[in-house]
Amino acid sequence: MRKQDFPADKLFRLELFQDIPKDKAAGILEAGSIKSLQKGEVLFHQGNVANKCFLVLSGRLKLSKLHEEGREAVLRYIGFGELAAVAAVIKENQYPASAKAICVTELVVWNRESWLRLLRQHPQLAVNIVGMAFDRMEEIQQRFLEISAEQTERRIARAILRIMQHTGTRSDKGIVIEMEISREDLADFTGTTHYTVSRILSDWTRKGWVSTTRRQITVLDAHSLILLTEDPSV
Amino acid sequence: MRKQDFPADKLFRLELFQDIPKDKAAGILEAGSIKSLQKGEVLFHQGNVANKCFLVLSGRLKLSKLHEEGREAVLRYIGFGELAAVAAVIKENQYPASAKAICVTELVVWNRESWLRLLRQHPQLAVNIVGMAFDRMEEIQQRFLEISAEQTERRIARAILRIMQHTGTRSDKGIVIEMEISREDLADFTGTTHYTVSRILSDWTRKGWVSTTRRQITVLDAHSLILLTEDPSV
DNA sequence: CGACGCATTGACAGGGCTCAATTTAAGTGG
DNA sequence: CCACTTAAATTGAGCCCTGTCAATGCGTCG
Repeated sequence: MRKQDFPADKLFRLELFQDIPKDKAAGILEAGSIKSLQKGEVLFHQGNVANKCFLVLSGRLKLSKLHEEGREAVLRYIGFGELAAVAAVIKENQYPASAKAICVTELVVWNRESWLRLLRQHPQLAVNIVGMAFDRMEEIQQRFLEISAEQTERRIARAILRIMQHTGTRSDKGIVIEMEISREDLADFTGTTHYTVSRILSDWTRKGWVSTTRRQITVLDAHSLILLTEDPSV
Repeated sequence: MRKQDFPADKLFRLELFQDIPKDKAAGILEAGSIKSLQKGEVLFHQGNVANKCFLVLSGRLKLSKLHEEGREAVLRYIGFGELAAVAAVIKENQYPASAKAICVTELVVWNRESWLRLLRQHPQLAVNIVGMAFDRMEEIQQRFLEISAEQTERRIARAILRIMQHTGTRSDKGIVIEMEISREDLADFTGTTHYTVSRILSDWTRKGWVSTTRRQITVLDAHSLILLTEDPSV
């Protein structure tokens, strides 16, 4: 992809560029370079010093933290228009998470120096980033509450609905989750094991709520899943 | 407390004021007003629109999210020099958490208008806030990993060590955690129940690792607790 | 076609939650 | 200062959810 191929009309409407004139936003984009990742490729490893930050143009990253004994917690999935590793660059910290492409993914990359310069040149950029950071914070706090307070089945229902809202597409058979996600990924996202995820999805399949193939999930009855997340008695 | 009573020397060394000249920092403080809370008093309720933000001068707040069915998850405790409700003010969002004073607490309060004006006047302030937000984010992400991957006893050990580092004071009998914290609070902090916390603290008391009175904990053998958080076999 | 990774399912055990009953400590008001 | 009230903490019994382990099935790709 060349820079001219930016889907400019979509990009300039991002929260990142809110209240920033188009020409300035274009300058911000110009300051970065383009990078492509293959499916499964690692963008950065947890513990490495963060000297770059990223904007996803297409594809998707999985941001996760690794636990000593092999376990992994998925913090979030990062799709079009979202940033990765922003704040760490400002703090010159080690970045405390790993990012891996779950499909072919294209990014804008800025190095630390240009990023800091951009922030100084465009104060509104810093304000927008605070806003985006707040959204991330709210999301992880909400999931922290859920994992503290709720049973596994409900958490899995929430996870599927959440992912569905981001990447689901209607088809005649139901809402297909385009993004490839394994049982293991779902388990790491909800703080359980792939055994439990498998059991619950099998159960839902028997009930006709979802249908699954190898790494794809189709939601047939979203309403039942929503009930599951709402009904206190379940 | 009057504004003149600010412990200026300590305040101006806060991360909030990093790379901001003293006179400007003083101006920022001047733009806010002082508020006092009694123990147990609620500063703001989850769901209310955030039109103020806060800096803790003394005392401590408990920031938590409430779950429909009565459960509560403690997101963090907010002590001297830390901010509350900052980002929500920028986004004009409802604030998604509640804050309650756990002891007599004094704060600086800014309303939204002055806060936004300050951010525009002092771009470095925005940068510092991004940095602070990043620290909060890292902390909650770490705890998200722990609650996903670790057993209850280890999480409780981590919680006590963490709180000890913030508010512990040495005495001849061990490290006393000054901050009053009930079993219930610890349970809400670690995503378990006060029954389990009580059982584990009793166990540690039998082992001579801690001693507890009603709402106070003294750590007698921090090393054993640290081992508990590190040893994979436990 | 074989090999590998992902997914499923059963059996089993145990950690931790729930419920219930006490005990202990801290206020409170006479 | 003591009885009384109330909230916090402790402890036991029981059980259920869910993690662990093991075996098998199934898709995909070289």
